[in-house]
Amino acid sequence: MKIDPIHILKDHDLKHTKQRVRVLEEIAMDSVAISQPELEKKLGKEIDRVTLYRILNAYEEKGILHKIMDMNGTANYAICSPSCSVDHHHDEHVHFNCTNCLKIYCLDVMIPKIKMPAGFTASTVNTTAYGICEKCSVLQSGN
Amino acid sequence: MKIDPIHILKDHDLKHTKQRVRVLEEIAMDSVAISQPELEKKLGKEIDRVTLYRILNAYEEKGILHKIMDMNGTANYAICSPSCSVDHHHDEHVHFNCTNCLKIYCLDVMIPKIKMPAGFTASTVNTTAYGICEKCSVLQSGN
DNA sequence: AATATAAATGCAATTAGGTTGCAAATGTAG
DNA sequence: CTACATTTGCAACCTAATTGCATTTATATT
Repeated sequence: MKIDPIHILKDHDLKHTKQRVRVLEEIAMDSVAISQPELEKKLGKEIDRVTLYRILNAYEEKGILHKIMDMNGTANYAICSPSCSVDHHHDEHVHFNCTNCLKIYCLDVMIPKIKMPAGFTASTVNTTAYGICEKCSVLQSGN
Repeated sequence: MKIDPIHILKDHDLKHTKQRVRVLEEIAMDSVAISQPELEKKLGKEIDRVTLYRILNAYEEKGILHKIMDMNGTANYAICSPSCSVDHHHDEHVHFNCTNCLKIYCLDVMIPKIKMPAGFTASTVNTTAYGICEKCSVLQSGN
């Protein structure tokens, strides 16, 4: 998946600034989701903390990123699929949160349909599996 | 479901203190999960903030409560089913997080089995549906 | 290219959630 | 009823996140 920050910004009516481009580049670099603290560590010299928060919020609202909370309540961000929009996030895939390295993966597994009890109307469903990821599993088995 | 705090504490090798009993009582009062901030508001005069955190952590570890993170990364707590233990939490039901009143419900709906990609081993799976709950739905329709 | 203007940024200060260390208070086994 | 381990409360601290405001920057228009 090729990422073109400038195009993405234009498509979502966001001004093209170097901070915004940097954030998108950084998040697009890795296939796994990246946490706010990690982003801050990487971009802290170039971008102010507050600006980073504001950019991430803007991206989430516009449907550019989706936000995944890990078990500690830390925000993690990943690039949305192209079909996401302001109105609806289509990140209806399962997330995998490694309890060892803490990385969050977007799996290519759809969330099964869930039937809601009478009276409850779900607009989004979120599924996160916790366990040991591919990489950590290899490392632990002493390979 | 009848809750007997004193019994629960004994069963889990926790000393019987009035703070611990109060926390259990408060959480058992409502059928929906209660957030840390709410608990603090209700019990803040009787119990120190730090003590509350420690009690909640102890309860989670012992399998008395399970912790559910909402979309803002706030911790919410609900009483576990009797089969929960230190080793394994059996809260494998779907949670419903109302985006209006922010309450979290434990639904009587099991989480479907999810097949993991090769290399990924899941020990727990968490599913949360976001939308409008029973009560808020009634209120909004002007009943 | 110059400029007006609306939006984005950086900074300082603040709020809130959560943790740590330690002395005093409390529960419980003998 | 005593001794001891545990729990509690307090003060201090850390990190995540937010707000208000002055300054800077992007861009549409001339």
